Amino acid sequence: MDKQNKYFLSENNVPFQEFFKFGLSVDCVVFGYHKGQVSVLLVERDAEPFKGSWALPGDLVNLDEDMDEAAGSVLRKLTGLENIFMEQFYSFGSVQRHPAGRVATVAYYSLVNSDEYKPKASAWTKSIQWFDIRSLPKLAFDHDQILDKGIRTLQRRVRYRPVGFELLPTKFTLSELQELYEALLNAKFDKPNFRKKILSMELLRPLEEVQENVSHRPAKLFQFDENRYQELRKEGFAFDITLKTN
Amino acid sequence: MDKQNKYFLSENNVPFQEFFKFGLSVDCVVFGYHKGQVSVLLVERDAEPFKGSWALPGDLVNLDEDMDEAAGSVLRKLTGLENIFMEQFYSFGSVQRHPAGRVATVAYYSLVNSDEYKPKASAWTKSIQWFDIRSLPKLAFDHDQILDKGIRTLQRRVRYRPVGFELLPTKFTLSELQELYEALLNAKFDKPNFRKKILSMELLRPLEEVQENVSHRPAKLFQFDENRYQELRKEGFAFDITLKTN
DNA sequence: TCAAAAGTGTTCCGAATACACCCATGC
DNA sequence: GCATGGGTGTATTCGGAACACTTTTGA
Repeated sequence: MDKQNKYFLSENNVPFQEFFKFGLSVDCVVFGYHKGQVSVLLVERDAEPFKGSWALPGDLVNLDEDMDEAAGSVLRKLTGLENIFMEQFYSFGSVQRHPAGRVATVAYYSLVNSDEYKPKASAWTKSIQWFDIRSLPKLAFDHDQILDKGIRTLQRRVRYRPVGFELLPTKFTLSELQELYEALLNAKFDKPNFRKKILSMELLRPLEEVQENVSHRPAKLFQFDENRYQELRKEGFAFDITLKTN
Repeated sequence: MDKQNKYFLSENNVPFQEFFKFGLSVDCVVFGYHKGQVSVLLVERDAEPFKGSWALPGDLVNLDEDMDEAAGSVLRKLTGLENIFMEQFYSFGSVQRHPAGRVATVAYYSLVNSDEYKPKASAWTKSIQWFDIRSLPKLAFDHDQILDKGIRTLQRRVRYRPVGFELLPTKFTLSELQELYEALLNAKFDKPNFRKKILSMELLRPLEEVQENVSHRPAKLFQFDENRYQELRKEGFAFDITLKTN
């Protein structure tokens, strides 16, 4: 205590240990996308408090664990997902946000191509499920607020950074890309203009392959070119798909 | 403990209390602006660790204090500033970022019209001082990293939200505004084009007043119209001052 | 041949750029 | 008058918007 007290000489005479009584958690807004629908992965809690309620996947951080690391662990343990795009977006720290004590939480969002991924419950979750972001249940804690902020953050970032591609399979058609943006931003774009805009950036590598088993002219497949993006960024290029919505 | 254990049934069998051993702090990047110079307020620490080093103003959060509230308090206690624009931007939580124990920190930035404000040291700070953001000292803890992220965040946000005005006096000339943006973004703009762009948004209310005691044609004074901005926002207007840099 | 979606081209319009020029003030 | 910044006008360019059109496939 003496050793510690010399570290924090704050005005108020609160003993040092009083400060080290916070819980720290990470919560994750996992976005998925499939055929025009943007969804979010929620878990059904099998523990108090809010047992039986839906909540964002999240957990307390261990003392010997970096925060970013913890975020990855949560995802792996609660959803089985690994090596997924993840980014911190906001932290929530009001006094009464957790009934069991003072817990601050750092929120991350991650992007998954939900096509193949079939979630499965684990540990202290009764079940786990995708929810369309247009019809969400009431959530535990302040997770409604966190999720809301997560959605807004994604909608903003997706316009200025090429993160949307994380929600698609590696190979995709331009129409699929357009549908994705329309779903994310809840808008409609003009097809020719969308194509021109996205192609003019020269971030998509056209493949030799085309769609198969479609009863119409098969579409060319494209792939996002990460290297190209990094190059352009160095030259001051700014990704931007602001287009007029119909 | 029994009561508490039912709240967190996580996979690992770490006792519940082990999770409530975090310190939580807030750190604040206070931006100031004066005559073409963007600066940041730093304090010289008068306590271990890093006694004598420059650091961002920050402090541990009290258990009964909301995080946002704490951010405001820090500013008031360490700098005397009150009712200042403040926004959270990122959190830092690696295990070893604080030598005294596990402390996660939530970073805020705030914007001050530094013209009149003369900082004065207080509490556990030896001194407090403005530093031009182009020549910064090495900082304590991971504050270099926090400050760097703060600067980048401001540079991004200032282009898409009318926050820059917080750095100017209530009444300002268009040239002053342009200089501010040029300093923030480290760029040069074409004067006629800058004016047209900013005036076309109709966010500035022209006043009847003009500059005084200048040995050239006196400039008109303007004022940012917050109400007008809120109106426009509802109609879908997006603030944007992306201009070609000369 | 028809439906369905892929994919292209062209005109129009507005906003950003580049740049020349005029205006008001103090000294 | 002239230096100094304030302030304006305009031709040009470029990119987004609107919209009509052609192409390729399966059935």
